[in-house]
Amino acid sequence: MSNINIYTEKLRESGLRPTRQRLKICEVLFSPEKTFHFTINDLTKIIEDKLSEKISLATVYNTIHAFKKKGYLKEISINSDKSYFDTNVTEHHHFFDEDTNELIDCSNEDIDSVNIKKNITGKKIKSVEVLIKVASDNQNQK
Amino acid sequence: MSNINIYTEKLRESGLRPTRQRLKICEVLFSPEKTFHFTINDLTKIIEDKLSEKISLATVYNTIHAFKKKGYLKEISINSDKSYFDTNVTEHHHFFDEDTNELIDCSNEDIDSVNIKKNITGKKIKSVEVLIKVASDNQNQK
DNA sequence: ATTTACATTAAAACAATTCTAAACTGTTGA
DNA sequence: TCAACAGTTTAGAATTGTTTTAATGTAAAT
Repeated sequence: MSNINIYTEKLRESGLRPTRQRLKICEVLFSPEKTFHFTINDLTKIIEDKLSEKISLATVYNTIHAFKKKGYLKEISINSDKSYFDTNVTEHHHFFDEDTNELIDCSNEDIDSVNIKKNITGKKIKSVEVLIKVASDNQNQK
Repeated sequence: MSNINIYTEKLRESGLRPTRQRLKICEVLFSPEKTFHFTINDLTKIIEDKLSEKISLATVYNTIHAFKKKGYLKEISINSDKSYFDTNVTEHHHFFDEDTNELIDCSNEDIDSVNIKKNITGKKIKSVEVLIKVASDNQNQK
C-alpha cells in the first residue's frame, strides 16, 4: 500500500477527509523512520517549508487533535508553556533537558516498570508517564 | 517562632521583602496543616476572599515564582492548560483525575521507586515525576 | 453536474502569563 | 526630619498558545 493510501486511511479512521493540507501533515508526521517530538509551531514551520505555502494554524490544530484522539499521536505534559506531541505512541517515558528544552525518549528498557500499589476507587488507570527533568550539573533546579 | 516570622524568613530567603500582600500569600500557602495543590487563579481567589480586597495577579505570579525557584513550592506538569503548584515539596507523585481535573497525591509508599538505568551524558537528574492519569471505567482515554 | 457536508482560511476571541510604567512604601542616611 | 533610593504594587497592555468564527472553497454522494 502506498504511503498516500496509508495516510488517507489514517485520516478517515480519525474522522477526517484526506485533503492536500492534511496529507502533507501526514507526510511530515508519519513518513520519517524515527519517531519524533514536536510542537504545533514546529510542525507548521516544517509543513510550510515543504509546501512552500502557508497552512492555517487552525487546520494543523484540528488535524493534530483528531490524531491524538484516535491514538496516532501522544501529547506529553512537560510544562504549561506549550503542548508537545510525540509520534511514538508506544508506552515509554521521557527525559526533558531543561537547558535546551529538548525532549528525549526513555525506552522501557531504560527504566524499571512503575508499580502502583494504590488505586482510586471507581477509576481506571489511563496512562502512567514518567518525566525525568535533567540539566547541566552546575545549573540550579528550574 | 511565630508564623509571621517564619513567613518573613521564607520571603527573605527567596529574595523578597515581607509585604502585606506577600505575607497573606504565605498564610494561605503555609499555614494549612495539609499540603495542597492550586493554580494561580485558585490562590488569587482565596487571598481575595481572606483579604477582602484585590491583589494584583502580577504580585501573585512574582511571589509564586520566587518560592518555586527557592524550592518552597513545586510545579506539576499535567497539561498545557495552566500551571498547577504543590505545597508538598517532598518527593512524591500524582494521580490526575481526568473526569474532575483533580490532582491527588501518590505517596512514595504507594509506588515502587522509579529506577532509571540510562542517563544523559553531562546532565544531572533534577526531578523524576510520575503522573498517573485516571478516569471512570467507561470513559475514553483523553 | 448538483448538492451537501465537511475543510480551509484569516482574523477575531480567548485564556494564561509576563511586562510596563506609574504610583507607592519602607529604609537609610544626611 | 526628610530627601533619596531600592524595591513593590497595581492596572492595564502586551505576548503567547490555542480555539472559535464566519466566509469561502472542496471532496464526495447522488
